[in-house]
Amino acid sequence: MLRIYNTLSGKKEVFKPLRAKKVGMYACGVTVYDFCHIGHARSTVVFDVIFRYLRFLGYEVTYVRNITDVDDKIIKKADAEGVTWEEIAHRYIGEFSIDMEALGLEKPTHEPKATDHIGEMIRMVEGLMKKGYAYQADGDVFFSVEKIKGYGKLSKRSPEQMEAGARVEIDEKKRNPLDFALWKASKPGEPSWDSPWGKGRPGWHIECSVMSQEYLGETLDIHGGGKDLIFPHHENEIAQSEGATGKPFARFWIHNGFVNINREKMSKSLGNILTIREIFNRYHPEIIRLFLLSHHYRSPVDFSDRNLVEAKMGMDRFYSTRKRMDELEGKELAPQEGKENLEEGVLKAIEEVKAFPGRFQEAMDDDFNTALALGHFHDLARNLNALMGGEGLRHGIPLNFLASAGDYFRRFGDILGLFQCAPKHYFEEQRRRELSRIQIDEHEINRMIRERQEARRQRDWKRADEIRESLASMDIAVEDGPNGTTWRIK
RNA sequence: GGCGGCGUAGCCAAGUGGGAAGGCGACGGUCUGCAAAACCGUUAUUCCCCGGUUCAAAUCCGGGCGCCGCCUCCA
Repeated sequence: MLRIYNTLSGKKEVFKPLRAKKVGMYACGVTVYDFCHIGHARSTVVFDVIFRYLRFLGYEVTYVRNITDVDDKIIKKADAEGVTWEEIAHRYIGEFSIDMEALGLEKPTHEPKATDHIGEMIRMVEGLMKKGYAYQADGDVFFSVEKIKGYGKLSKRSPEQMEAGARVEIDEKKRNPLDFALWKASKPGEPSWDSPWGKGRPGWHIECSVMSQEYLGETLDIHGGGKDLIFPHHENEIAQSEGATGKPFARFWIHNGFVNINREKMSKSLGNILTIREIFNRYHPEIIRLFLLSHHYRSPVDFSDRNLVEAKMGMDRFYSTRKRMDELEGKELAPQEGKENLEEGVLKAIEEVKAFPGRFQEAMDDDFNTALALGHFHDLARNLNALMGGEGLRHGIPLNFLASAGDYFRRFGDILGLFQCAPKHYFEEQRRRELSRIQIDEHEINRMIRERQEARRQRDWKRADEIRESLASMDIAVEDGPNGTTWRIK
């Protein structure tokens, strides 16, 4: 039974969609004016995992993630570069798609662009005006916050409190400082569409109200986004949508926590924005997913080199286990002895492996506790390693048992978007990244390995160890296994 | 000023009334020519501090200290 923390109620609630077996989910996407940063990665990964898990539970999920392609920031960027705003939007939609694909994100069911729904936005604004929720001032249209009941119910603050705090910019045209723009008159050269109020463009909030309704109907099962969107964006969406339809807008509100960099908030002013692409240069995308999913989605995560190295170690361990399982395939094993002959430790490992799917689902059912779920994956790896070690094999662990258990990585890992590479490819890709970082020629390494092999054959341990030492000083670790010598970057 | 969150081992991190998960690191062992990897074992008598409720508290309540987010565009 899935339970989800609902920002609206401030509690975990049992999840039940409006229509049995069908879920409508909307997550706020990005504004396309720059490369994606690690914060975007977190948000998109979190909702990607939620999407996948809901489908795993058997729901037919319609997942909508919008693209904001008309906005002040896009216009500003276009001005700065002396190009059209369309060009900026088009460019960063492309870059966004590249990053999302690299992160292994599933494509949402719909990925609508704001500019494809201007007509519907105008109609919703007209509707709001007719109902008295909105008013026109010159070419602008504002939503009148005091007209709607329950404004502030999501962010848990009353309009009075907000005015008391009053850091709101004073706009002469607004009747109330808290009112927000539904439609903005555009200046010459800015993106503009014809409307009953003259040439203009939509406000930011209205696009999500319109696009969610367009693809998912009047009431959504799940609406998500980063914590920072609770106010004002999501609060305003509720006001618009509920004003327009008179129906509840979203039943479950899910908000992900922020990513800090070295314990500081990531911001342009601090100059510590970390793009996804910069991180890809050094780490396999699954490592980034592993790092992000090692924390509960609502907690803040601290991004630092040290923490990422830790995630890489964890991922290496998982793939090492999977590599061992691959190597075992097709090997002849001693026939299985009676169960009573298995040692206690082996039996315990088998029991724990069998318990994995249940434990994984239990963790995910509890508000998508991916950190706990990954803990269970670590247990799985440890137990499988133990079974593949001397003890297990000597006792004739049936290969088909190992194979089906190894399949857990693929099947349940898929829900987290992890463990989907062939181990060989994972290590090769990561090695490629690291080699380019430490600037060492692979052929040189292989030459030294061969030389050491020769020394070992001649039992010249001193020479072999010297070579190993000098490789170590280049951050190369040498490993002698039953199938020969391999190396990796430390 | 208003609203919200957090404080669990050297580090990262689950756990929200009755056993302190898991990972990294460290140390000891098995394996190995020696190592590495892998495995086994050890590594928090106790969860920021003080008080309270309870048969029982990391978990609930009150107070204190410290850190952070939102209230303005923001994933």
